[in-house]
Amino acid sequence: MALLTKAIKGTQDVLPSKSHIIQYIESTLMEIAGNFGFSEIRTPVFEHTVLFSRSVGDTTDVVQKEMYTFNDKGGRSITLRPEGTAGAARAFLEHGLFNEPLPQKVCYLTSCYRYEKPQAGRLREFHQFGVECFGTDSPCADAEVISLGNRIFTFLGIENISLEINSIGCSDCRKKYHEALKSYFEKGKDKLCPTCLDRLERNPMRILDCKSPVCSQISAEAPVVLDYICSECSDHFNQVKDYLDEMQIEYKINPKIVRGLDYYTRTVFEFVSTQIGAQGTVLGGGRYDGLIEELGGQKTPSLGFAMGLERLQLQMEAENVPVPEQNTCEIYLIPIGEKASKTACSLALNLRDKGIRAEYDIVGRSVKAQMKFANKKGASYTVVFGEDELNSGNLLIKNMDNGETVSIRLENFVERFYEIMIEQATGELEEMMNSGKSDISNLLGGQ
RNA sequence: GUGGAUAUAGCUCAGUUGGUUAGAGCGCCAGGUUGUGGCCCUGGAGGUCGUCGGUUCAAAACCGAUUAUCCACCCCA
Repeated sequence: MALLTKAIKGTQDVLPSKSHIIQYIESTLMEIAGNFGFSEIRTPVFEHTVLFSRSVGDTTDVVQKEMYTFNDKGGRSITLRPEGTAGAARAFLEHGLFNEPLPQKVCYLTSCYRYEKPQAGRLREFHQFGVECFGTDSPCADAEVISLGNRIFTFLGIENISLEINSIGCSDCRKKYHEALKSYFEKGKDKLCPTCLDRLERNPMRILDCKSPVCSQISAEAPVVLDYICSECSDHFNQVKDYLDEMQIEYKINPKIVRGLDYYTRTVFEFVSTQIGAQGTVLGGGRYDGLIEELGGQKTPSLGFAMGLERLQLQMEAENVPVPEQNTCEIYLIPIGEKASKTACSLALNLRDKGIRAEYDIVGRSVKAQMKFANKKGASYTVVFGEDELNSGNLLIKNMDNGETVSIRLENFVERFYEIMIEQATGELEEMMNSGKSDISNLLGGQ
């Protein structure tokens, strides 16, 4: 088939048979964030380019080679957001949210855009869930945000993801650490790979992250950030750990976590998987105590995280995490003849008024074909009716699971069917309670 | 941007050392006696074999280029 065009490289369609999964994930995330006191913020997909170059950082890969930047017809340089924090921070400042009681806790679901070569867990258009907590430097906030991330995974039933934390200190600590690193790597300079040689000047911390065998061997003995952070930063980090211990959240200290965005300070963390390919960071975040000032505001210590929804979904698939089933048709009406067909369309409307998912044939198929169709749709009930039934007023609804039929009068069809659906639902609820699987979260998740 | 693998029907894939009209399973549509699904049976639709060029009497197959997809590097969520 010669298609005119296909979806753009690195983009994905969510098809009707799968959309319930992402709907479930998104509503669950927002629900949990709300539970933690975060409110949704929505910001535009595009911003002035300078917002990102300033906050994410001029020298980062994201800004240097991955942004979708263009001039609009008025000659303004515009960029599709490569991440969510900058926009939220801009809105926080622009609308004076710093005058509201602090901290301001916001969350969002957004699409993000980065011009990269696609691979497993990496797309050019991808989706993030993120939270930001503006206006607190307390380690308690760090722990709360991390615990929110942790809560998400446990709530969804994901087990094989581990939390790694680190502190990269404040800007003073980092200056000292960079120097220490530089002088350390200078010694093995001739053995480093070309990219790391470049990093040595620009950002020596990145060398720690290099996967080339030689570089990682050299960096094994390299100075560790935690030995170079000042006493304030060190205290802060220790307290974060204490809070996490108090909440019984397991973590591993990974001194090699180096976030690639310039705004991070002090606490940084990642929730990592080994099951979804090379891009294993499902959730990443940290503190950015200097960002708000960088954007022209007053000093406002803050922090947040972002989670890759496609990666989250990959992980859920890898672990076979159960997801509530897609809503299916509750009753499929099968009219015979024109008169019945007209009755069907108004009857369906009345059922829908009651919140019942009702459908009927709109292509003119035979009764048999309609039954097949209803079956494939997963309809719970069908009802076939023509002249005879309309005259007698008795309609026979058929339970598609067991084939049993029940007669319902036409004049109170909607009310009776509604009652049947309620009975069925309470039956399922009792069954769930008796089976010991009852958890309020399952019920909520099923909505 | 660099590297590796792959490209045949809507999906998953066969297709011998180049040789008639390119196949299967699943899915889709229609039948299997008046108006009842799932199982089974029958039939049908659907492919310029990713694209362009080359070798050859002959190419889905061999060669070259190009594009796309997947995976990895880089970097991030």
